[in-house]
Amino acid sequence: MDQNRKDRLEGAGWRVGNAEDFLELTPEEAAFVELKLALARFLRDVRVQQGWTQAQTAKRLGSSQSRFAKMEAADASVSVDLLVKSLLGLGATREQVGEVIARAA
Amino acid sequence: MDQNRKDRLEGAGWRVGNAEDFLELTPEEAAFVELKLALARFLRDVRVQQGWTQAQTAKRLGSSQSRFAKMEAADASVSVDLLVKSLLGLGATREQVGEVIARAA
DNA sequence: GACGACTATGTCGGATCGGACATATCATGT
DNA sequence: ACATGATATGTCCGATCCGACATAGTCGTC
Repeated sequence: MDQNRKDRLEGAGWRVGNAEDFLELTPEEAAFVELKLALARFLRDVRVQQGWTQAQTAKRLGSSQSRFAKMEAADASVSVDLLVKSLLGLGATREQVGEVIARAA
Repeated sequence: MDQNRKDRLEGAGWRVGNAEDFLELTPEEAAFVELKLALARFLRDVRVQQGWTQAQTAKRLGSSQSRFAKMEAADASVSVDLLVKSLLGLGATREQVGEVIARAA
């Protein structure tokens, strides 16, 4: 978010911060959701890169469009296991998965 | 395993290989179990490094000695979520977790 | 603004996971 | 050999997860 937008929102009575502040997560919990978000973003990138739809990709993985949408959204009902298995199933390497976890914003 | 031992075992009628060969896993499945094993080894390393017992560490994490033993053994009943949450709970960083996944043998 | 293709959200039943307990195995000291 | 502390293994049941379906929202094209 750029600083202007932040200022405008705060001027209007909003608090602007990250998930940790807003939901009052512990540092570990925050690190965990960031990790999940990083995997979810990578999953979307891989799919879009290939020019596939959610439905196509889900079928390929033996899953459903709705669940795949939840994966990309890092929904609370989606495990890291599922994200990692899906990424590996789409051809990502263990090295790539590790890098994404280690270096993602 | 060194080559001598491999030869001796194979001479005695054993097949020697990795989990992928033995259990006939697909490459993705093999990558996934390797990833889990890497996290499990790291978890043990972190604990031992601190000079803690499984029971102490489990209590710290709100878990039990038996489940923690299964974590270190990368038991099938243990999820990557649990391994990652435990590592973060013991003070490991997201970067370390990623590195372990990316670079482990 | 209706249609179609794609994505997002809510829910459910069956499957898997996790803490706990009991018990077994292993290591070390006496 | 026995005791003690630590780790490993098996099982149970409540909690969570996942595929599936239904349906709602979004976006572009006509």
